Amino acid sequence: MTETGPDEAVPGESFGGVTPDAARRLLLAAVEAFAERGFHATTTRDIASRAGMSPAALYIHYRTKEELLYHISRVGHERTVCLLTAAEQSGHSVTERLDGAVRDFVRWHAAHHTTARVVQYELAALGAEHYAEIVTMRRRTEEVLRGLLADGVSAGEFTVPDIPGTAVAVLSLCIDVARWFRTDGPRTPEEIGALYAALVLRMVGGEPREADYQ
Amino acid sequence: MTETGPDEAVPGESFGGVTPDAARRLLLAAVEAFAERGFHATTTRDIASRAGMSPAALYIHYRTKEELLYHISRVGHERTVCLLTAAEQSGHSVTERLDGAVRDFVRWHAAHHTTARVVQYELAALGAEHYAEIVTMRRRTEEVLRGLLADGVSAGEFTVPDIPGTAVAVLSLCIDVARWFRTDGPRTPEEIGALYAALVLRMVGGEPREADYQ
DNA sequence: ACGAGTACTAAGCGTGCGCTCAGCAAGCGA
DNA sequence: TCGCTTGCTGAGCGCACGCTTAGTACTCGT
Repeated sequence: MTETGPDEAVPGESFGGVTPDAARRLLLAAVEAFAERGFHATTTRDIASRAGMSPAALYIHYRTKEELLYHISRVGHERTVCLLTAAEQSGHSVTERLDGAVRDFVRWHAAHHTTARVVQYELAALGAEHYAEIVTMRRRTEEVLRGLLADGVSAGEFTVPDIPGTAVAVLSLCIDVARWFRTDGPRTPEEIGALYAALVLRMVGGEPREADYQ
Repeated sequence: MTETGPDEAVPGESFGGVTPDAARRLLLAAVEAFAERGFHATTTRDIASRAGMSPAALYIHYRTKEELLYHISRVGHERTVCLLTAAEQSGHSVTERLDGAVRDFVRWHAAHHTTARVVQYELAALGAEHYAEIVTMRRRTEEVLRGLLADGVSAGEFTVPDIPGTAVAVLSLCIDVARWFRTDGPRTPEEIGALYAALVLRMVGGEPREADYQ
């Protein structure tokens, strides 16, 4: 489990299972290029040359440039939904569950900020059908968070007058980490995860564990 | 002052001073198109036809497509810096100043979400020189917010262990409103401004005015 | 040894892009 | 009345894009 290193040392962690090797290399090259320039400003020639191949090689493994984006988006969304549901189903108090959810979610967005940037900010370039599928997964993400907030209110641990609005705000906060995070910045993904978990617990009127929030 | 209406009723409010008329129409058309599809997916033909003109007309008023984006970005950033500094210099308590700053900033990003989306999320498409200029204005925004947090801590009204980190988080929260806000959604820009102001006051360990936080 | 299948490349097709240019109609001072 | 300026259009240049096609080297079962 090297996924929490200070750098994006294992950028393909989520794509490790993709075969054949050339298909994975193309996927990683696309992530890099899309994150750097955006989908529409990236050329298929750029992706192929980053993967050390000719432009035509791309079309052996993927039918279109959009399909590459779709694969990246799907794997990324599966990963984030997975992170959140895991935190939701861990057996501690609601405060600890929300703390863990935000911490892991933010840490992933920082550690894999290149992938996360594509996953979170290039949605609009998807085709209509793929877009609809991804939006469904995003709704699931929001539902998990709303459920956590509602549980916290029921348990008397949180005070949240507007649960849907607060859920959107919390997701905004966490997702946006992918936009501004730089590997050479002053904070590690762990530190940002801890900071954001504390901030979110304050937002929901919980009791932050001040030990973590120096 | 109709800028706070429920819809983006005055989308060109910030561009009202632009002359001649055709230049303003092109600017508004570009805002619409960039917000909808993104800079790179927008064609100059699209912009021109939205403004009711031929493609060549664009180049009478602007030297390149990028210059259109630069104008939009500049005016938008000037407006947001202006909003923040106005709130910073109002004469009330730090709590009220931060409350007002977040409220106005968020309200603008919701009410003018089309412009704000371009201003906040299409930066990467700017040329190197224009980009550098805009980044300077964004640094100013961050400084104002950091100043407010520091003042609040000095005055004993806030508890903020990590001022730079919290400032980034607050800005993320507010800016991201432009990404998800829909005019036909359940909330008005005022309501979102009030909700976010309350959430931010909680984040900084202040005393939210619960009357506003319904 | 050899034919089939796989993974790839060199070359390039057709399209639509950003942008240009010659020309025209309207407004206007002299 | 005339020539100059302003604001615009129709046509289109040159280029780079997404993607295709024909062909090649290599692997492998038999």
